[in-house]
Amino acid sequence: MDVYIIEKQLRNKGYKLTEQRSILIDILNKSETPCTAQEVYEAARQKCNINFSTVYRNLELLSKLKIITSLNIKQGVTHFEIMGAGHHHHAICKGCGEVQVIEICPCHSLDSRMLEQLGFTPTELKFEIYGYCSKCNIEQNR
Amino acid sequence: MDVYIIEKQLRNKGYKLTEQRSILIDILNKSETPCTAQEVYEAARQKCNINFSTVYRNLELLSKLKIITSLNIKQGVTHFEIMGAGHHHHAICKGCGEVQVIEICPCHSLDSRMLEQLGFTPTELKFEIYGYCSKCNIEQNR
DNA sequence: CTCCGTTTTGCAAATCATTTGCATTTATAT
DNA sequence: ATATAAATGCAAATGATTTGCAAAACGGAG
Repeated sequence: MDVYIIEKQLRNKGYKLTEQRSILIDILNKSETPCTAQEVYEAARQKCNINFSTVYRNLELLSKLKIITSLNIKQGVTHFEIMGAGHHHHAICKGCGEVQVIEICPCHSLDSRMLEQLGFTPTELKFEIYGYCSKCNIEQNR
Repeated sequence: MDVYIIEKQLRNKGYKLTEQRSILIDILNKSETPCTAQEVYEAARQKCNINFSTVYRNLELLSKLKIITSLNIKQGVTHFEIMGAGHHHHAICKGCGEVQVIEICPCHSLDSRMLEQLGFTPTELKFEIYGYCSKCNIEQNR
């Protein structure tokens, strides 16, 4: 994903391109898996002076602009992920919490007429598989 | 769902059947949609003297025993739902937050070989559709 | 039916993620 | 270079959830 496009998009809408902001975007963009605010913050502070509230405010802004999405994968913490990295879903390990990106997608086979009958207009689908990753598979005895 | 079975299950495992506990089970059992701890607490205090920590401790216990499941449908709050009410998924309205139970299920068409290749052993699938319910559909302009 | 040991509860305080108010700093158009 | 709106840092607030501890309630044994 090209960060330049995102940055231009921000400027066009009148948002400023601060050092913190572009570092945050870069971190989210490079990450292979969804990040928590905590993780983004840890990574960002290595590169610049930054405050937690700045992280949160930017995550909110980027979500609003649909540059990133938030995921409620795990109770208590929100994960964030760059959009436009292609449509995909997640496999979440109940042992170590690792989040894998998976290409399996149920959306094709979705019968949208059933939703229409409910008067429901879908905008997003989330499909998550919980289980044990290869590492945790062995110690599944809990 | 028969509450008696759940209660027997608790006793068999050495847990006591307190007034609070059986009221909580009853509330969760009767609810058509997933509840938050807050909602369960509100409903329970109409019927008995109860404290928030009791609610949380019991929600945790019931989850551990797989009598209920927790859902991370909405950021910031956990929802709880009786299990064995049949396999189903949810449609969550982004307008009012209403959670509808839907019978659409992608699980049949899931190609589990793809997961095996990843060394991932699935235990649960979650499939959630976000969008706008019939009431909120009109004011979707936000 | 009462007593005892164990489990639960209530209460208050702690924790953790996230949000907010406000004064100060910074990015950008001119 | 300068003005100004937007963004940041800091500290304090909020809201959900958790925890320690003493008191109360459950369920089995006598």
